[in-house]
Amino acid sequence: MNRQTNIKKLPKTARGRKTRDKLLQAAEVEFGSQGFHDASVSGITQQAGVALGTFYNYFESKEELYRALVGYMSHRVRSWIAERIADAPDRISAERKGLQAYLEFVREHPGLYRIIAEAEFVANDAFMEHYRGIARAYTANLRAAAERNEIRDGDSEVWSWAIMGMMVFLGMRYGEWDHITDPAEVARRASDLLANGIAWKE
Amino acid sequence: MNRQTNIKKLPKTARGRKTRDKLLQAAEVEFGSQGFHDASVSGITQQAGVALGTFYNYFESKEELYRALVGYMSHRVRSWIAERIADAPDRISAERKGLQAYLEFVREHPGLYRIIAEAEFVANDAFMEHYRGIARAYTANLRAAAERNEIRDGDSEVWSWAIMGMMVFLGMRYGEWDHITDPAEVARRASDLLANGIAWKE
DNA sequence: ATGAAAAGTGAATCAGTGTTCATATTTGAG
DNA sequence: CTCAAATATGAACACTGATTCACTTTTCAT
Repeated sequence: MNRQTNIKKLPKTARGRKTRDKLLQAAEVEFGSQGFHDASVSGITQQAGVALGTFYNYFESKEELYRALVGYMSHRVRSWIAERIADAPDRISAERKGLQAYLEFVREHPGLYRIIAEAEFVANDAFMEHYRGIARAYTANLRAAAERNEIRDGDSEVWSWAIMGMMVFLGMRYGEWDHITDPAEVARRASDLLANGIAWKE
Repeated sequence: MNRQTNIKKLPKTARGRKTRDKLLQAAEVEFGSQGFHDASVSGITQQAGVALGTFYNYFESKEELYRALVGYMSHRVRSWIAERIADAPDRISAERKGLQAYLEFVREHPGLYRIIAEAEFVANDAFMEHYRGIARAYTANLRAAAERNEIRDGDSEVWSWAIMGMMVFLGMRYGEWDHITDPAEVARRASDLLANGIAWKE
């Protein structure tokens, strides 16, 4: 049930680690293109070039594989973005660069985006942990930026979830569905909204 | 394939209309609690109190039923919110009231929220139409409000998608997962963010 | 080198369910 | 009232794919 369960099955030899990895990579392709229910375990083992039975040496079930995959991809998006905002001079630049990086990531990995979204129904605990983890980091970043007076004070948790929602939906609209609009431009306009709000000033 | 297909199957007698309606209502319960794949057509017909074969007099497939259901529920959320923001004096109040109404809706209809989200994978066209429809209306509202100088000018389409994302994620976090935090309070804090942004002023 | 543990194999099992169809019943216009 | 059209029925069909298992092959610590 919990994350520790699969430790029982962690491979103990080099060959085992390699095989488990091949299965994960194949799962990324299969789940990403077919979705959870239409992807088949046998399809995944074929793609990985191993026998059907081998699968169950590494994962208790199709679902547990999905869970593992979500963790893997969650990690990838987060580090992708983290790398690209590391040099941002302030929080608002970080938001703009972060969104742009996210849009680019979605365009390059449409399958990965889909997998995380579908996790809400297939591996809800992994899904919740994905967003909760991001929200925790976000909340901390917003608080720190508020201390530095880069942004004003507010309910950091509500703000975190609101900003995540913005990013996910802009990713869907301008990353997944639309490959033409310039990500930098979208990021600029969204970060203007985020920084200044919609209210008429003065 | 398209929305017109089911016209072929629209019932022609009073009994037929009643039966179709029972099936839709049963589907709402079953899909809402089990999800698309775990809900069964036979479960739906049982819940509706009709024979299995009857189902196929009204819907070509389980999937077509889902599509019809998404349209039905999309309509319900939108009118629920529309009713509750009708008396808002300006756009920013409308945003706050709209979010609060959405949170309340999600709390009262957790199944309906789930159905729309899962539609992304089960009936993608219906899913896209749901959000595109909302985005169109949103964009028009934002433009009109900008003309009245209630809000400033900006890229209304990007803003629409950003705001929808905020609402959906806040609905997930404070409507679906958390039934305790006061929706009015969340709405107030989020609409402050939306109105004024996060930037440090002065 | 060697043998116990680890990893690999794929045919067979098993369970579920979406859809069809031949037939029975009900409806409502004329 | 009558009968053709509409609706209802549920057993049978068709197909899929997750998981198991008895067995073979490979690895690696000793």
